[in-house]
Formats: sequence, structure tokens, C-alpha cells
Amino acid sequence: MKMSLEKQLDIIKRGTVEIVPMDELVKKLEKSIRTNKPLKIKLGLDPSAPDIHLGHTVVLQKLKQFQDLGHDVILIIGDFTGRIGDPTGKSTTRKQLTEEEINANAETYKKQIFRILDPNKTEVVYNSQWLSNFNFEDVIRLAAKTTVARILERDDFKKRYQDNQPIGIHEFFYPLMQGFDSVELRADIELGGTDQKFNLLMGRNLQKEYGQEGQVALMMPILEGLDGVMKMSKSLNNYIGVEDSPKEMFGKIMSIKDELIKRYFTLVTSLSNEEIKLIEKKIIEGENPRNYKVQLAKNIISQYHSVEEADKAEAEFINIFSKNKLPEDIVEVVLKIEGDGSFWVPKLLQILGLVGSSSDGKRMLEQGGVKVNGKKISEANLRVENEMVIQVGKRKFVKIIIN
RNA sequence: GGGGAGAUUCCCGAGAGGCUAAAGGGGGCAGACUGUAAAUCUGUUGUCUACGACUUCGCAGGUUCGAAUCCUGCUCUCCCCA
Repeated sequence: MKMSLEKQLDIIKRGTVEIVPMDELVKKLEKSIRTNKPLKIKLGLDPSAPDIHLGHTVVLQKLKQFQDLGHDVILIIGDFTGRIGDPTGKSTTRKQLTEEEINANAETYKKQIFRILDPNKTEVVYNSQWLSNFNFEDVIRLAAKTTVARILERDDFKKRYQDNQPIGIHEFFYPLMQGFDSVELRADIELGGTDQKFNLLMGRNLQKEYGQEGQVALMMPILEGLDGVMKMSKSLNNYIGVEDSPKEMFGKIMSIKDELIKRYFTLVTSLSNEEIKLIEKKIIEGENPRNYKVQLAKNIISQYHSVEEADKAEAEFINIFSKNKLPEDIVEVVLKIEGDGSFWVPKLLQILGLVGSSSDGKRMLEQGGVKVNGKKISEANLRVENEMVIQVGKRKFVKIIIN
């Protein structure tokens, strides 16, 4: 099932930001076809983020395409690097993880990744397998392969250096370690986000230093999170996790900015370029972008859950937000009653977990954000009844069950 | 080793003895509106047994009727020189 060079290139190029160097990719593919040997495609994973979100899937989808083309996919769990702290994309030093944390995260990772990749065609390795055997001399020799000036070319380091932010020496080793992974695996291609460019090229350089053919660096765009500005990440809480419930996914996708619709279709769905262009055209012509967000949401939910779940999530969303009805599965909280069952509302909201503090509850009440059985209330005291539904804002509900 | 600068609320960043729970922005939350949890506008954004009280400006002490603001020591960060 070897595809022609042109077809392979077509698939590989889709959605990428940059492939360096392009001509070497072509050569590698030609050779692969000629010798009938698959290419080794490498992706490094940072085990500090325990949950995969749509941002990660951009690269994973690409990996899947390589897999479908018959190439060998190797995932490297950066368990060793994770203990050092990856400075990528952050302007502060990341904390170092313990071995237990890393192992637990890695397991979660694998489980989630195989929602996209074929587990039978994926090799998973840990970079501690070779990096932990390094002695100090090895480290020095590796470090001697680059210079401080080169390392400081990296945007993130450059910026931190200019802003008088601390940079630990150990952080300099991150690109070196990641690069050495490529040497160890003799990778042909390494994938990564555009923020990984420096690291990917470091791998290429190191491979050459060690007398190997340099890998090709393939960069995918970084997906913006729900706010449309910052990159999607768990720590910024602007992410859509692949393990989010259908309901959550639907809501979150409906809340992305209109301008992001095209980008999401391109990067996290498998719609063809033509279909996406059509959507873009329709929106410009005045069709309600909302409709396409619905389509996007259903597409994504179908991918990670099922078509039925997607329909259900849509129906529920319409019920709650368009028709102001209550969701089907409201959390029930059992409440003990003393006296006549009268509560000071701010405190009640806090007990029910609807707000973080009673002060917060007081604010909600004052701002008209509290509803009881669908009706807005403003009184500070409330006598609770069995099966009473308390709502704060548009999406937080609790049903009270009296014990 | 020497010399400078700095640490403020979720984040950035003002404040330089009482008017400071601390400007402004970001983010968050709520309300209005709508096409949706978009955009826009408005409000709000330490806690509590709540018109009052308590805790918060790196940490620990001190001066003062009164300290984020002044003093002492400590921790951490950055820059320059060696």
C-alpha cells in the first residue's frame, strides 16, 4: 500500500507551517519508496501535562497520517527531560517533576493518545532509557556540541534573558537532550509545534555531529485556546480536553471566538480544504457563524465520543441556553436541615459548592445571578425544599435533596 | 569577591507613613443585549458569624497613636564590574 511520492507529499504537507529542509523530505520519501523501508517519525512528549487536549492533537493527527502512509511512528515520553523542567513557551522555570508523577502522567498519556493513533503501529519509548546512563563526561561532551550564543538564539531564552528573567543552566540542556533523542533513535523526521523549531533543528545538528543524516523538522501550527489569543494549555484553562465530556466539549467549542472557526476546522478535524473554504465563504456571505460552530462541535465530539453523544450534547445545549431549560443530569446534593430549613443564601451557595466563598455568593445574589427553580431571587434568606434546583449563572446547577 | 536594582492581590503593574482591601490593564465571574458560554456595554473581582470585623503588599523582627510605605536581619531574583 505504498503511495506515490506526490500523494504522500500532499498529505504530509497539509496544515504544516514549515518543513525544513523540504528537498530532504522528498529525498527521504523517494528512498523509502525505492527501498520499501518506512521512515522513522519521531514525536517527543512532555509528561508534565497529564491531559491531552485539542492543541496536542494537531500534531498527533499528523502523526496518524504518517502512520496511515505506512511509516514508523515513535513516541518518546520525555520522562528524563521532564525531571529537569521544560522551558518551552513559558517565561518562567517550570518545576521539576518526581518520578512517580511522571510515570502516572505517562500512563494517562498513552491511554489518551491511542484515541488517535493505532497502538499496534506505535512504538513508545522513554528517554531515560539512554539519558540516565550518561555520566558527567558524556554530558560535557554533549554540551560542547553547541554554544551559549546559539542557545540564546532560541526565542524563549532570548526573551527571558532580555527581560532579566532567571534562566537555569540546566534549561540549556533541554534542547540538547531532546536533540540527542533523535541521535539515539536515528529519526528521519521529527514533528512538533512551531515553538519546537529550535529543538527540532538542534536534533538535526546533533545527528550530523554524530555522523548521521540529519532529520527533517516538520512544524505544525500552535492551536489557540478558547480565548483566541494564548496557546491552548491546561494551565491557562483555555483548553478542550480529549477526555472532556461531550457536554463540556460542546459548550467550550460554542464559546470559541468566531474568527477561530476556520482554524479549528483546519487543525483538528479532517474536513477537506474545499469544505473549509466553503464554510469560510458562507460566513463571509452572512450566514450565522453559530451554525458552523455547532458543526465543529459535533464533528469533534463524534471523533472522541460518538455521533449519538454529539447529538445529545447539541440538544442539551439548545435546551439550556436557547430555551433556558434545566439540564438533564443535575448534580444532587444532600442537605441536612436544622430548624425550619431556612438558609442565608450566600452561605447556602457556598455549602452547595456553587461559589467559592460566601462573599462570592453575596455578590452573585446582588448581581442577580441566583435562580431557584428557574426564578431569579434577590432575598437573602431562603427556605429550602426537597428537589429544589438552585442555579448560579448560566451553567451551574445543583438539586437539593433533603436527607 | 565588589557595586547597584528589585520581590505588591489570579497575572502584569501603580503606590513611597494615615484619605489603601490597595490605581490601571489583563484574566475570571455576573447582568443586559444577541446569533452562543461570540462581539459590545455595565457591574463585580481577599475572607467572615457581614452597614461591622479580620487577614493580605517576599520572610522575621523593630520604630510609630498608625506601616505595603521608615529601620534591622534573612530568603530569592536580576544587572554591572572582577
